[in-house]
Amino acid sequence: MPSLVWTEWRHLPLAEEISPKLLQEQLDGGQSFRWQGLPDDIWRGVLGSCLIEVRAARGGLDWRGWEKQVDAGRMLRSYFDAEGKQALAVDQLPWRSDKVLASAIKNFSGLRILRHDPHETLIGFLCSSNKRIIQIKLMVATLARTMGEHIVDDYYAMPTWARLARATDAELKACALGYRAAFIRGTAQRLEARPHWVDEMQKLSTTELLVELQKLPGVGPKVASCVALFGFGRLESFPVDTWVVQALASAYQLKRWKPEQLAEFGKTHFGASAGLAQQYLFASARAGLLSVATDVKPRTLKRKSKKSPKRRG
DNA sequence: ACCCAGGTTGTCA
DNA sequence: TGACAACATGGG
Repeated sequence: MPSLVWTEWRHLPLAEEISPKLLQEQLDGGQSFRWQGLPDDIWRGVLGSCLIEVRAARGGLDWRGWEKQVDAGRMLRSYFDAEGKQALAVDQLPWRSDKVLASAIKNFSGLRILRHDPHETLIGFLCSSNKRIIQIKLMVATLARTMGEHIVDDYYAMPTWARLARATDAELKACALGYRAAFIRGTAQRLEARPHWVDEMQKLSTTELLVELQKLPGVGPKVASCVALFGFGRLESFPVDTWVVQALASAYQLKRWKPEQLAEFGKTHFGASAGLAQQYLFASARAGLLSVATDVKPRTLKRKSKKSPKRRG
């Protein structure tokens, strides 16, 4: 069995500086579920079949990989948008006329959308419903360890759809997926018969892409939006999750708006870079940094009901 | 014991 | 269409 020997640390220049705090938000803030934090602000993760460590450094990132792998550097340049293409996209957001957005951008200045692998993104967000990020990370890690190709030590690639399609009930059960196991299996059975689905879907318009993704079991509007944004790099895609619902309700006075309506609001208000706006709002909301206009705290409004089941009518 | 979690699906009216 | 509960599992 090969042993884990790291390459020397190398430098990856980025168009913009990145701080340790920002790196943490990007790698562990719900875009990817594959990174683990180590001491000294180092992050270790598996991308595709590459095992990688990164840390913030002046002018960009320092990184190293398992010595027996190649091409990781090229992938990282894309992954972190080394050319800085997203800077323009951020500038195109309506922050000049939107103080809430301006504040959110300032909170996490330099935050970018990772260019993640569509396949891995889909698996991750198929696991995401009704789960915290930490739990999603655990499910994804277990899927890899159970059915993914071994890389080195305790590191594994994500399983292929073909492998997932023929996973036994026991294997899926061991991954603690709960009811999401049927999502994974169902989608796997569809996609194993469609090996070029990424290339095919990349050709679609974003609207068409969202429709196509939602034909897969376990993929609704929110998961599709995340896959389009993080996996296919569609910066206009605007995922509406519980945090965004709360953020828009409080900071934008959009109480009682349904997710579908909020998605439409995001699309029209934030425009071609709506996904980036979403990520700033999401991060700010999670950090408790959004100016909550007086009220709106749904959880405090909920009172426990009596023992009889709730009815409405 | 109870509530909630980067939602989706099935099932009622 | 549109609202709502069920869905498995783990942590606070």
